[in-house]
Amino acid sequence: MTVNASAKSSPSIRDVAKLARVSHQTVSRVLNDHPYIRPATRERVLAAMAELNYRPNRAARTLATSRSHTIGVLLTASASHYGPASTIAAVEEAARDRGYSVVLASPGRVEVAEFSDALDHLIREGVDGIIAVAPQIRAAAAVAKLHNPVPVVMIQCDSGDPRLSVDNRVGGKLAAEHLWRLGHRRLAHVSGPGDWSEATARRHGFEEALADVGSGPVAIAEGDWSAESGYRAFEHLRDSGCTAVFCANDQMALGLIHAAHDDGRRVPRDLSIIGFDDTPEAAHYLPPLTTIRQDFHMVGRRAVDSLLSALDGTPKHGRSIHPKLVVRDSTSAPA
Amino acid sequence: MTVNASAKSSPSIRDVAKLARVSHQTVSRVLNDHPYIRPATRERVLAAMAELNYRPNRAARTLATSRSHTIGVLLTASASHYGPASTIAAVEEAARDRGYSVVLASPGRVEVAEFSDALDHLIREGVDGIIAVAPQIRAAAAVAKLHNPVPVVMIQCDSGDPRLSVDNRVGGKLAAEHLWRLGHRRLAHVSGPGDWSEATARRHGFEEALADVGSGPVAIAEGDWSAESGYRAFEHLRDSGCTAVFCANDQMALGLIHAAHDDGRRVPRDLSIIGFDDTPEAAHYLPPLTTIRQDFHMVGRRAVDSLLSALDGTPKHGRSIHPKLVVRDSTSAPA
DNA sequence: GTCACAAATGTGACCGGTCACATATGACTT
DNA sequence: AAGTCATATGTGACCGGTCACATTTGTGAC
Repeated sequence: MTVNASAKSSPSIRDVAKLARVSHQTVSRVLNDHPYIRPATRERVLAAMAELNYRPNRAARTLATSRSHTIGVLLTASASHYGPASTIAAVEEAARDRGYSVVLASPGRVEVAEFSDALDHLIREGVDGIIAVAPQIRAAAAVAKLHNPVPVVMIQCDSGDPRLSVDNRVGGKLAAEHLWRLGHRRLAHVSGPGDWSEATARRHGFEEALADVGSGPVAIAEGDWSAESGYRAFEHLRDSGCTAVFCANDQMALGLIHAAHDDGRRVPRDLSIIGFDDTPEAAHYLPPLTTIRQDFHMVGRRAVDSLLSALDGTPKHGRSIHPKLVVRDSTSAPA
Repeated sequence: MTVNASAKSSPSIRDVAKLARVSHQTVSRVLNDHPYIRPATRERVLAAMAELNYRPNRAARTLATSRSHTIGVLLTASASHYGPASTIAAVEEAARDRGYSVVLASPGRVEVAEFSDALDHLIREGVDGIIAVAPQIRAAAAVAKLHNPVPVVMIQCDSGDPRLSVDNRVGGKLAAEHLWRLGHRRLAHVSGPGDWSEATARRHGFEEALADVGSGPVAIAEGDWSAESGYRAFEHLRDSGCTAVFCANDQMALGLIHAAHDDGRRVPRDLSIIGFDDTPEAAHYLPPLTTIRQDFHMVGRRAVDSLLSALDGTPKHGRSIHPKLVVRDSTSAPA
């Protein structure tokens, strides 16, 4: 008397084969949509699968094919920032559509060591490819240096591939042009951290646009993306005589508005402020924030496309993603 | 003439064994810190591993042990909300510390079908356990109904386990008590969506605290967590004669402040407003927001603890997580 | 009738670990 | 010297898929 196999762990391809009275290989073929299966046979196999509640074992397939159908996402400490969070949601969705799973790794701090640990973790995990949300220049460099056994796509780091990142330079330009057109001539900037490529791209775009009209920023303060740092940045701008400020993200703009307010200046009457990102809250700041909108969701989808096509060897093309100016009440003509 | 194995794919445990002149099993023992390995032997094996740049193959181990050392995280559409985003970062960190990987699945919409798809995806993936960030009551019910072959821990859904969720009821109480103590007697509430358990818990805590002093809310409006919905909620409160409002999260509080301002009311002079969460931006709203702080990070760590101990069969205990009142400028005594 | 060839299915090895079990070595009794 | 036991290592099967190859069946051409 043998113990019923189904009483033990989950059924295997052989159990299904036995029930459908075919060979295990035929079951495998049904599983993989191979041609040359008689419809009647396929039916029998499918029925057997259903009856046994069969679920293919990913590990076994991975072992045999050495393709895990898994992509790793490397996420820096900024996980709770609005941008990255919405990007990875898009990544997961796009990946699952294509039959891929997403495994996560988030290095605690922005240290090269932590970074390579996290990468290593993903590679050990057997991912087929990696999407690195590596907005810090150092981080991107670290990733690029480690020569990885799998393809790596870097996003939010102005990686050179214009499809994979909102064009931050253009965004900076839009901000400068908007303020200039309103009549402002003394413009300041609160930038993101110097080692974030998005921050430098936004800044450069801003400076270039000013240079084009023969001007330049009267002051630049560096923040760390947080509202708190935007608040503190005001110190550095107070005596610059600026009438308008471009903040590299919405949170810092919020902090700056707060500081300006504490200093007795009204926005936009005494000081125009423009942000970047267009977070869902920006429309409800006081005053509602003029900002540059970017499409994080698109970035995530594009990243998956790009990675999977690198895996399949079928290169894909697409246009770069342009940010958009959204005018609200925090900017106006100077008094 | 045989092709050098190293030229092909990555080295296996047998390659290491050959180089170290031991059996493959000995290598396996070194890998798993088994006792009864002579130090000299261990050295030789480790050296061989280093030389070959050996990396254990997770799929093979998973296949042999039927433990994937992977936990799935089920994340609802709310991924870009501040809370969930910081929670999963904590989950990943805690999991990696324990040698587990995290795979993600985020159902696009809050539909039972999408939910069970996502769960199924994770189970197929071979996860050892699942952490479901399932704040919607419907979602939680859906997860609970599907009888899963692996343990599932639900967080942010007041699952009954007080260790795994900030005590939202207490948070609601704190808000009510703060406003009452300031002298407010006509209190309103902007709640989260009715089918989120956190929303109802906050609301109930608020109502209970008022009932304790023989009162009750003069108006309740339901929002969807967004600042936009907070703005719209003002409509429903305008004529209630309320002097203070408890908003179920900071974003809605922001929207409400905006609406109040548009209606010519000053905060807190004409209307006190208190939020919930203490997002990093809340301190920089105008006025800076009084709110209830909760520790998302802790929730994430606890969830992993709880899941892994369920897997190991070693139950863990811990105190429930209490939220904290943070007083800023958006609340004051009524005029 | 048989040969050729496509369609449909079966056979056993293999991926890279772990498991259960067998075996070899040394130290310590008796 | 033989027996016992802990220590240290080796052997081959196995997990559940896929792969390369072999085999059987059906169909039309000659």
